[in-house]
Amino acid sequence: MATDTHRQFKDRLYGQFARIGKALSNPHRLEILELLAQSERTVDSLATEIGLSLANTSQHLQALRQAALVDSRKDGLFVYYRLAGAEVFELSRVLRTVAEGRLAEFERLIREHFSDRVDAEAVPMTELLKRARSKQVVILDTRPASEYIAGHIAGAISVPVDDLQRRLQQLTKGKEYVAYCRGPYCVYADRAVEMLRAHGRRARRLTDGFPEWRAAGLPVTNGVEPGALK
Amino acid sequence: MATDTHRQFKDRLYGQFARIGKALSNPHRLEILELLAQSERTVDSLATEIGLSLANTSQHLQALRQAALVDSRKDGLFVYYRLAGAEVFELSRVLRTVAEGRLAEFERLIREHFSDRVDAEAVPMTELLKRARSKQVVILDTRPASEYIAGHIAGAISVPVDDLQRRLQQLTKGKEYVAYCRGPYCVYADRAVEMLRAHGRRARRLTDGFPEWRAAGLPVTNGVEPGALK
DNA sequence: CAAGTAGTATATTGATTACTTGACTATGGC
DNA sequence: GCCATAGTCAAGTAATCAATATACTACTTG
Repeated sequence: MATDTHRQFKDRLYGQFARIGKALSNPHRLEILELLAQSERTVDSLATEIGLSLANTSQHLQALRQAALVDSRKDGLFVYYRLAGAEVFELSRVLRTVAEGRLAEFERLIREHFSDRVDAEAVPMTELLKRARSKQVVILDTRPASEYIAGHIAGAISVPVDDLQRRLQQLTKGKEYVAYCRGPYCVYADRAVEMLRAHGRRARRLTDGFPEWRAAGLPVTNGVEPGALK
Repeated sequence: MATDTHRQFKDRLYGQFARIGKALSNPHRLEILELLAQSERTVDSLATEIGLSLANTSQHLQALRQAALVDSRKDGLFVYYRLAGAEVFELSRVLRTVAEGRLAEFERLIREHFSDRVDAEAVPMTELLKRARSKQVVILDTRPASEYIAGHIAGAISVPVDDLQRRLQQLTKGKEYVAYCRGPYCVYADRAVEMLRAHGRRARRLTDGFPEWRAAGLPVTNGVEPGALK
């Protein structure tokens, strides 16, 4: 009967959609996707950063690959995984937006953890873009250097948050600093702002992170900036 | 140690995101979301349409509510569920887009099932919008009447695909017909176009469905159109 | 080619999920 | 107040999932 065929088709159709949903149903896999939105990474470096075993990380990556959300390339001993496309970041961003807007518990968690973050002071992307040409504004990329090299906001200099302390004297007091990192819930930029202010610098964080900036089609660069500090 | 606190925060953060992902990880729940994108519905009507038991459907709806993707209201004996917001449709649409773009198997399934659908002939929303003012173009809503009443493309008339046969003579040959339904993978519009053409009418389907039209901010109406056919 | 490292495959464990069944609650009609 | 209907709840079962441990492959380096 025709309705049977139709049901069968629908089951297969939604079964395909659910493959994507299943890939998004695990916290660790979502964290992996956020890390891969910064730059491609090896299995081992993902495992270390997230705090999972190598085997477990590899399995999660297989799951993501079966949902076609990530691709990989092999280079010598290492297997580098990357997001399969810009839509994949878009997907995880929309998921995040829904969580932000709808989950009361999420709201509470954020308020609790970022009680000291003055959100009103965060710089939106549009504002930074306008003021980026000013020589007074210095954009700081507080992520690990490898992520900076893989891609960063045009004109930003790399100051991984762990190096900030010993590089403070290079960041003179006359300037105004805007720090960014991996995304709105990444704490690197918050820590950097805190440290800079403690040493008398004017500093604010960018509301969003690098992936959001790139997704908005704003200017990005990769490699090392010509005039970068060392 | 500080890193422990940080790990704990991240686990809770991604745990929250994963609540949304988990809700999207089941084919039946995705089908429910698509139906609710058309109009609010009772548990029973969802169960019947999808072919699940009442209890099972109720449980899926609980799962969706815990992820804050749906809301409900009680009216007499009936409990009506609806999408919790426009972002929820946006989410399921992006998920669909990713599946379309990335899953080879999905591609195959669609080609197999819609082998006869001439995609080149489907009308994009922009084109329909432009031509909608012409008295020559008649827009047909082929979904069940209740969904039409809950909201439809401005100016469309309700012709549920099951009623089309007996209402054919009301649809004169001189006009040009554009049929739409629930979305790009809904077959109602295809069936309507097929039937109309078999009876000598000029007919094409809209590429997308009503939820996409509404999400694009294009003109919609609810209730019954003033000049509608009966 | 031996040794070491990065990553994958497989088996096993306990936890979670989907679904069924039957009991239960809430509402409205008679 | 009694019955029927819509929906939820709770318990049980089979299937799936996440994680571990262990064995294995692939590649590099000496």
